[in-house]
Amino acid sequence: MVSDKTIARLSLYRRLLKVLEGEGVRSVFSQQLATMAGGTAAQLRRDLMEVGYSGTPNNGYEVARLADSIRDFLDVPGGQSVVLVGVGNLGKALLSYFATRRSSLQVVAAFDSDPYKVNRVIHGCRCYPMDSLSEVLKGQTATVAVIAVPAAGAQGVAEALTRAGVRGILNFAPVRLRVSPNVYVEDIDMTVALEKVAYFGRPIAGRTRKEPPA
Amino acid sequence: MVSDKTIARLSLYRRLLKVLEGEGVRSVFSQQLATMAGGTAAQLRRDLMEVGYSGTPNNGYEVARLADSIRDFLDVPGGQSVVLVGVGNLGKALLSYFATRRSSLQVVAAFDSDPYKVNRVIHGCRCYPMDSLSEVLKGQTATVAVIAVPAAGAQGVAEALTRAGVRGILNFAPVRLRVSPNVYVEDIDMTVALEKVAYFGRPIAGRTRKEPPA
DNA sequence: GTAACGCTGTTACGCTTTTCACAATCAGTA
DNA sequence: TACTGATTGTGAAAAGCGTAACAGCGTTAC
Ligand SMILES: NC(=O)c1ccc[n+]([C@@H]2O[C@H](COP(=O)([O-])OP(=O)(O)OC[C@H]3O[C@@H](n4cnc5c(N)ncnc54)[C@H](O)[C@@H]3O)[C@@H](O)[C@H]2O)c1
Ligand SMILES: NC(=O)c1ccc[n+]([C@@H]2O[C@H](COP(=O)([O-])OP(=O)(O)OC[C@H]3O[C@@H](n4cnc5c(N)ncnc54)[C@H](O)[C@@H]3O)[C@@H](O)[C@H]2O)c1
Repeated sequence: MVSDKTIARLSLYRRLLKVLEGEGVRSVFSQQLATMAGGTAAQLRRDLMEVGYSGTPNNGYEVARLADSIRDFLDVPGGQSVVLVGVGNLGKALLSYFATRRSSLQVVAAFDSDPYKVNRVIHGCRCYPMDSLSEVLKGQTATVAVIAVPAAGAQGVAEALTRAGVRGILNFAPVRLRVSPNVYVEDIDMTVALEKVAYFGRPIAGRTRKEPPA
Repeated sequence: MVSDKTIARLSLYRRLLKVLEGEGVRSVFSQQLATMAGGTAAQLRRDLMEVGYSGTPNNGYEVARLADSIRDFLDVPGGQSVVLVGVGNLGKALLSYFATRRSSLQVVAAFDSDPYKVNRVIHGCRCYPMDSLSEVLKGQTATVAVIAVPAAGAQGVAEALTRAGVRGILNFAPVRLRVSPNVYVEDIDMTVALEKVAYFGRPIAGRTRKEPPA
């Protein structure tokens, strides 16, 4: 079983490779790519062991082929559909960002309990009422969801999502979700992140540390 | 030196304690609090060793006093000022969220390069032009900053912030910032987070893992 | 009063993740 | 061809982190 830290870095490597590809770079050394990713060359090579693509000594990695290998490793062939629940301040920002991106992940639907938002199209994505969640998800076979509702509603939304077959949840609400163990939950807790930054960046002493992997 | 993982959990514990306090709960056992935080009792007790507050056997922890102890440990006495750079879709959502919160961290100013946003007040926070950054920061002695500008501008903004004395940066741009080693940077990379969820939540096999600490 | 119970603080252990180090490999060169 | 110099893949060591276990202590029951 491959570590989730490695998965996160592979995703980052791929994005950096795409940038290099756009710049016309053909090949790259582990040292260069690792520096861009904020890691070490050894770690990058170790991560790449998982995907099975081998570079050549003295030539490094072929940018396009390595990006393809990571894609084959990370993405599911037909792509995956993503749904967003909670079209508030944060939800709208997320839609504006992810709706435009072209990738294997595609945001296909948004949901909100507010009747004023239902049936509107926001950043190219239609907003459905909550009670149509299971119906819409069945049609889309979405396995990934983003939760951007207030804390009070998050647990209920998570349960509805898992009932509808969602297997992975990106949760922005400041609550730890109680879900079945075969559902993967990733929390993004901005308040905690900001307090961490404040602690290590505090003015007085606060001996600084190396930036940890996000 | 205390681990950044521990700092993150302490911040989470404190938030949970505040909820309990609001519910009128007087004391709590490590087992209960740990479950709320998504961790184990042993880990919670280990974390609490750092803050120096001791519970009593058979009575657990006094909610209010433990919260105070964590506050004394995490916060700097006079509070800390936070500035936000980049008042776009995400920046506005962040302002709406953090500007209202009452805590030791207070968002005192926002900055943007867009002249249409400058001098407007957004969610109670005034937006300044970029060239007044060092001046405003000197007056506020802000040590913490949030970067929510597009990737292309992030490195330049980070350099301007560090020149102005910022010691901690919460970075939402999908770029690894190159900064002086005595500046703490925390990256929140939502694209990577979403791809991680997609990977572990992929429909076919994907044996699921325990949720890792965010 | 005292024995039994339950929870905490802390030390020791084990696992996960990162780093180190080096043999194997390949291009260039004379 | 044989040699040099640089880079990769990977086993082994190190570090970091979480988990388990247990001694100590306060509380309760009788
Ligand atoms: N910058 C930010 O906005 C920010 C930062 C950190 C954390 N968060 C967290 O993200 C979440 C959303 O924040 P926000 O600022 O967008 O809030 P918001 O109030 O602007 O939006 C919440 C949206 O969710 C909808 N909603 C509420 N309950 C629902 C339910 N049970 N089912 C479906 N939809 C429901 C509301 O109609 C609203 O549109 C919150 O949990 C918040 O704590 C937000
Ligand atoms: N949901 C999201 O919006 C989302 C999700 C993931 C990542 N991000 C990242 O967050 C950042 C901001 O996203 P956004 O959606 O708010 O973008 P946006 O385009 O809506 O807003 C960017 C803002 O930054 C300002 N700006 C641009 N260059 C600047 C500079 N050099 N100095 C100061 N201000 C500058 C612009 O005027 C604009 O107001 C981006 O790096 C994006 O990749 C956003």
